[in-house]
Amino acid sequence: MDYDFLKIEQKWQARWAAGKTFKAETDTTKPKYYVLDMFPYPSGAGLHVGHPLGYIASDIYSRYKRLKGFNVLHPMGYDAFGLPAEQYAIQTGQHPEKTTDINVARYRQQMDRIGFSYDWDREVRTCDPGFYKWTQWAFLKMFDSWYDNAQDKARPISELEAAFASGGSAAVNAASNDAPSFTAEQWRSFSDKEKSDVLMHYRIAYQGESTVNWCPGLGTVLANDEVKDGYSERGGFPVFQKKMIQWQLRVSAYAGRLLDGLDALDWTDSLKEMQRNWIGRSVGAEMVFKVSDGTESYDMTIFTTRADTVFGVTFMVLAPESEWVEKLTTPSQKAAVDAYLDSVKKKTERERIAGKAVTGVFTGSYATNPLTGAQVPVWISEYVLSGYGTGAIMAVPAHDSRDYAFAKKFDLPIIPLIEGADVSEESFDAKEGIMINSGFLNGLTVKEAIPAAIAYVEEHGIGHRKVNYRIRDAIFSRQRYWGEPFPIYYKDGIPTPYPVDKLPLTLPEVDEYKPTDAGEPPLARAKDWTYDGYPLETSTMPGFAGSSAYYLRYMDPHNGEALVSREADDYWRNVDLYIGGTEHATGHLIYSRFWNKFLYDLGYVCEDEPFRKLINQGMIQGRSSFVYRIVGTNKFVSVGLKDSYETTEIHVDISLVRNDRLDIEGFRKWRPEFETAEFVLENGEYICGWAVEKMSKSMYNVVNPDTICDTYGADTLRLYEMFLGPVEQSKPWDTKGIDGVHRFLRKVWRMFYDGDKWLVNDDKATPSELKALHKLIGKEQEDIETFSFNTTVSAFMIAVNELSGCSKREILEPLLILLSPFAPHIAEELWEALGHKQSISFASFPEFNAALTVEDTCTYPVSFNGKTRFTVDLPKSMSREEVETHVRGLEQTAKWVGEQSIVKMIVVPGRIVNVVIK
RNA sequence: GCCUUGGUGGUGGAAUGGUAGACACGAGGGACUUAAAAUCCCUUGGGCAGCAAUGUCCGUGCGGGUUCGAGUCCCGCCCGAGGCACCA
Repeated sequence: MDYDFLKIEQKWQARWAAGKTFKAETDTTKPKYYVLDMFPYPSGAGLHVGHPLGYIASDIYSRYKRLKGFNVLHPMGYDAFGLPAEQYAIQTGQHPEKTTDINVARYRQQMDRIGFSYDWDREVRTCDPGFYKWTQWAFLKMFDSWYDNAQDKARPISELEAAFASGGSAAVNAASNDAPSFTAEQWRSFSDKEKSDVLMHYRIAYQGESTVNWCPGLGTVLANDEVKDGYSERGGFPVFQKKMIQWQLRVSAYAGRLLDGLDALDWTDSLKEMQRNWIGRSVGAEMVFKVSDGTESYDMTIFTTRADTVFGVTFMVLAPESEWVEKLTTPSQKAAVDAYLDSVKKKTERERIAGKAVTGVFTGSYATNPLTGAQVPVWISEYVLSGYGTGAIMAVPAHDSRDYAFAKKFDLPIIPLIEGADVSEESFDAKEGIMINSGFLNGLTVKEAIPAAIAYVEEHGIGHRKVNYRIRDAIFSRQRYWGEPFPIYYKDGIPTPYPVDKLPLTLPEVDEYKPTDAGEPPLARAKDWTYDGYPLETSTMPGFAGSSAYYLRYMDPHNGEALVSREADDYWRNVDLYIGGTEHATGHLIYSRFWNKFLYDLGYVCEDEPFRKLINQGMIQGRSSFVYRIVGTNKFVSVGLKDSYETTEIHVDISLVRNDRLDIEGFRKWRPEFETAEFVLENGEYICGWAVEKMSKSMYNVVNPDTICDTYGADTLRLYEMFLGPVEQSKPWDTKGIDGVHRFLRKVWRMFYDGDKWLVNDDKATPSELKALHKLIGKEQEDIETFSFNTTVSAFMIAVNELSGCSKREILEPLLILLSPFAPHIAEELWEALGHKQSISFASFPEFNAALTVEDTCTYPVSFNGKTRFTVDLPKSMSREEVETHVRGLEQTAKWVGEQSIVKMIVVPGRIVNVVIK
C-alpha cells in the first residue's frame, strides 16, 4: 500500500460530508466552543494559497478542541454582497446573484479539497433574503431606538416619546445630533411630522445631513474606513467631501463602551490600540466665546484639550462647513469667504490631506476671550474639521503647531504661555512647564493648570469638562444595487420615513445596474418599487451591514422567527476564537461590536462582546521570480552574472521555476516572443532572481491550493502552511520547502506499511518510545493553545525521527490522534486500518504523562551563607565543571532572592527551568 | 510626526533570563541502483590551530547598562513592516 493521498483524501472528504461528521448540535452536557473564521467575499479569482492560512489554523484548533471534549461550533459562509459583482454586472448585464453563485461554488469546491471540518448545514450568505431579513430587522430596531446616556444603553423610541411628553427635551440625556430644545407642552402640540423630525435626531439608525465621502467614480458614498488616503478602497477612485442626507448609525453613542470593552478582550495589543486610536477619546472642555459680526452677537462653543492656554488665544478658526460661517461672515468679507469655500469644495479628499498648505480667510467677525476680554478675529480654515468637537476652535499659536503655522502665514500674534518656551521658530506643544502670562494660572505646571482652568470656567459658567471622541457615526446608505434594501418607505417625502413591517423586503429586478440618468441609485430603475403605494428607499446598505451579526445567525441559521433563538444564544453565547485579517480592525470589528452591544441592550443577545479572542493571521505573500534580459536582445542572463550586463528585469511565471532554476524549454513555450530566447547560464543552469511581493496575477506568482492538493495532497498543504511560520506573521509562500513536510507524512505512512506489508504489532513500548510520545503530547497541548502551530509540526518531525522503526500499536494509536487535527485524512485512513470502526474525530486527546519526559538527573547540594540549604537535580551528562558553574549560579540566585523565599527550583539539562518564590 | 510591531545562518524559522541556530529547505559528500525516482547516512554560522578525534576565539541590527549568566530585561540610536494622521 502506497500513500495514495488523492484517493485517501477524496474518500474521507466524501465520508465526512455524507455522515455530517462535523454537524454541531446544542448539547448542554458538553462545554461549548465557538471557532469562527472571517467569512470571505467570494471573488472571481478564487482562492490562492494565502487565503486558507487562517482557515487551516482555525480548523486545526476546532479539531483539537473536539478531541478535548468540547462541543465545537465551526461554521462557514459568504459575505456575498459587494462591489466587484456589481461592477461586473454593470459591464456585462449579468445579474450579480448569478456571478456570486458561480464564485461561491468555486470557493466551496476549493475549500472542500482542503478537508475543513465546517458544519455546512449552517452556511449563511449575506445576499440570501432569509439572511438579510435579519439585517433589515436589526436596522429597524435601530430605527426604533434611542441611546440613553444616563443609563448608558439603547432603549425603545416609545420611551423617549413618553419622556418628551412629560418633561420636554430637557427630561432626557440622550445621544443626538443637533436636536432642538422644546418643552413638554410644545412636544404635545407638535404634528406627527414635527414629532417624527425631532425623533430623527435621536434614533440610532437615523437620517441626517452630514459631510460624507462622495465617490463619483463608484457613484456612491463611502464610510471612513472604506477610504484610504483619499481614494476609495475598492476601485481606487478619488473621494470628495460633500454634504448629503444619508442614513447613519449612531456608533458614536457607543464610543465609550466600545473603548472600555477592549480591556477585557483577548486581542492583540496592536489591534486594540488601532481601535483605541480610531475611537480617539480625548478629555478636555467646552467653552463659550461671545462672537459678534458687528451687529449681532452670539454664544459660540468650542472644544479644547488645553483649557490652560485660554490666555494665549489670539484668533478663532471655523471649519469651512461650520454653520457659524454664514452667521459670522460680514458683508465686506463675503466675496473672499465665498471664493475660499468654493476652492475648498473642489478639492478631493486626497488633495486636502496631501496639500497641507496653510489656507484660510477672515470672516470679518470678532470673538471675545471669556477670561481676558480681548477681542480676537474669527477665521475660516480647512485645518479645522467640521465633524469633530464643535467645528470651531480657539487658536493658541504658541502651543499648537497647526495654529502656529496659521498665525505665521496670516501674521497673527503669538503669545507664549510657558516659562522658557522659545516660540520664535516653532510652537511648544508639550504639556509641560510652568505657566506665565496666564492670570490666575501663573506659576502652576501645565498638568495642574488644565484642571484648574476647567474648574474656573465651570464655576463662572463659561464652560464645562467634556470628553470627545473621534469616531463618527457610520454612513449607512450606499447608492448601489447589490446590497440589502432599506425596509423604509416615505409617505410625505424625505425626511419622514416609515418602516416596512413585512420582512424581508427583497431586492427588486432592474433593467440595468447603474444609476439612473437623473443620478438616482439603481433601485430607482425598479418597476413598482413601492410599498402600500408609497415610494421605497432607493439606497441599499453597505457591505458591513451583513457581516455585523452573521456570527449570531450561525448559532441558529434556519430560524424564521428570530435572528437567533434565546436557547441557541444562551448556549453558544459568543465567539470564543475569531480568526481573520487585521484589515478589518477599524471596519467590521468595530461595527460588529457596536451591532452586538445594541442587540445586547435590547435583550436579544446575552453577551456584550461578540469576539472573546481574536487571532490575526498574517498575509501570505508571493515569491516572484525574475529573468534578466540583456537590453536590446532576446538573450537572458542568469542572476549571478547579471551585473556584467545591462539588463531588464522580467517577471516569469513561477510554475516555470523550481528551486530558482528556470525550465528553459517551458520558458520558450510560455510566450511567442521567448521562443527564440538565448541564455547565458551559470554552471549549466539558468538561476532566476526573486523578490517577495503581493500575490497577484500580474506578477505571475499566484499559487493555487488546488495545484498543491494535486501534487502533494491536502494534508501536506495544511501541514506546510502551518510549518511556514507563526500564524500571525506575514511570510512569503515558497513551494520549495514543501517536500520536507510531504516526506514527513510518507514517513508516518511507512511506520504502518512497508510496501504492502502491514507492520503494526502489539509489542510493549520501550521507555524511550513512550518518552518521545509524551514529549510530543506535552508540546502539542502547549503549542496549540498559544497558536505556535509551526513548532508543533516540528515536534511531530522530531518524534517521528525518534520513533523511526517503531510500529507498535501502543505508540501509533495516540500518534494518529495527535496528528489528526493537522493532517486529518491520513490520520483517519491509518486509524481505520488499525481496525477502528469509529472515526478518529470521536476519539479523545491522549493523556499526558509528565513523568515520562523528565531527564535522568543527579542530585547536588547548593549551599550559601556557609550551609547546605537545598539540593538540585542536574543532568548526569553534565561535566563536573558545568555542574560547578551551575551550582555557583544557583547560590548567587538564592542569595539574591533570599533563602527563605525560595520554595522550589527546577533544573533540567543546562538551565534553571523555574525558581518559585514565595 | 504619532501609535503598534519586528530585526537571529544561503532560506523559512527554533529558543519560560540558562549549551543560540531546534525542525525544515537548499547546498556539498556518500550508500543502495545498469540508471533514474524513492529511501537512508554524513557535513553545513564564521575565524584560527590540527593528519585527525578535537580544541579555541568571535558571533542574534548598533552603542551602553542590569545579572553568576542577556537573542530574551532596562536606556539611547539605526533600519524594515503595518496602522493613524490637520481630531484642537
